[in-house]
Amino acid sequence: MSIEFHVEIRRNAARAGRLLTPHGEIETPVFMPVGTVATVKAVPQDVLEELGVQILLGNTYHLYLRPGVETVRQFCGLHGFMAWPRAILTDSGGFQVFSLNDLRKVTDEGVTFRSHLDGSSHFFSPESSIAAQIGLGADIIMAFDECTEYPADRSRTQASMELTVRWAERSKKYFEEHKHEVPWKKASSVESPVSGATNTGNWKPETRNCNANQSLFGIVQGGMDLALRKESAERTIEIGFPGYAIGGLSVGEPRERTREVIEATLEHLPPDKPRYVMGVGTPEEIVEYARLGVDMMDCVLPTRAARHGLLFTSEGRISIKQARYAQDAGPLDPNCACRVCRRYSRAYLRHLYASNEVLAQVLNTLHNLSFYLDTMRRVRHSIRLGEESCFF
RNA sequence: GCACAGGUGGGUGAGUGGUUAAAGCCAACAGACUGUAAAUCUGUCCCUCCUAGCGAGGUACGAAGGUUCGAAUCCUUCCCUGUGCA
Repeated sequence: MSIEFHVEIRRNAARAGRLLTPHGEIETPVFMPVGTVATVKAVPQDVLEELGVQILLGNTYHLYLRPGVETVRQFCGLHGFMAWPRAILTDSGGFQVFSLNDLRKVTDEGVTFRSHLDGSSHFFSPESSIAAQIGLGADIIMAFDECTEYPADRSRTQASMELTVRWAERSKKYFEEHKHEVPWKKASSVESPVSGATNTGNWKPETRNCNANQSLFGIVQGGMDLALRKESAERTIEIGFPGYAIGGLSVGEPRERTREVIEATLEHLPPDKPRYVMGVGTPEEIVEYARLGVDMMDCVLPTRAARHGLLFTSEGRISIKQARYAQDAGPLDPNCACRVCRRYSRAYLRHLYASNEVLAQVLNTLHNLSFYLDTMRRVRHSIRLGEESCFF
């Protein structure tokens, strides 16, 4: 068994449930912070735990380039390498097919990338992506897909969707043949994963269930075309995965389209499997998508925006760099109980930002992540208690 | 007092006779950011006016004069700053 997913409460289209992974239990709907290169930028892992992060993301493409899959494997995978005991999900590198537009070439076989680090050439295929993801050892790994650009005409969207379906089949096939190679299992039979070093300092990863496997999720594409989304969902389900993602969104389309596509696509996904919308969204959007029945979401927005001085609060958005906050003694968000809002003034946060201090990034990110996690906590609470609230 | 070297827009600092209201950088101000090529990127940044435009005026490269069709750029005098010598 890899993961277990139980929908416990339904409220209209929304669901609250539990996702059991080899590295702990996740309450859904869940927001997953993005830690592309094995770090949620500016936040140490122990603080992430205190904030209540249940699962975070890593990126196969970035970690493959640096430090390299072999290095991570020697640490029993990402959990050991980055000293993170809870669940991890790795993206396949499919998104880089989209975002590294000028540095790649796509064929049916796979994608040739030019490294953004040093310009060197690398080839990614469904097989190599899954091989890398097995080496990285995340609890949930993603099929190698092509994130269709926006706008794209119907024939282009269809071709792209079909490529993703073919890649999904290959991803699954490779995964089934190699999933036993996940580094946790080797670790249980070997005394020390790295000669002369027992993992990472004093920290030891705990694999809750050493017999468990990773889980491979499929990804639905199809651009903004609802019929293609339906077809993509059906064909992906036919291949069979323990969870399904909706990809190819937030690529420049109007927000209303994003919502439409999510709502329409969810209808075609199995009700008893986790549904993951990749790469969304704003605080308002993640609430809305949870209401539609999405179980998992991830987004760089809270962390990136924080580093750029944009903070999400219960009263809207604050650009902490603005001169108007220079003398503001109040907390960032009077309704937020996070450690930043409890302790520091807006004037201080603005000063840190203006001074280009690293603490600005730390505190801003802490707040935004707290805000997102709190928002999701309240969403779960609303679903479970059936309370009338601002969310439901 | 003498000899050099200099004085440019909020700061630095290019430009040394003609697309120069004056590069670049910094500061300031505003905006963007959604499976992270992102501590990034974009815009504004002398004043006034409007039909808001590679728009119209005005003012501006220490000061005042001068040369020239045309000067931040050349000449004269003065003021100021730095260094050296007395």
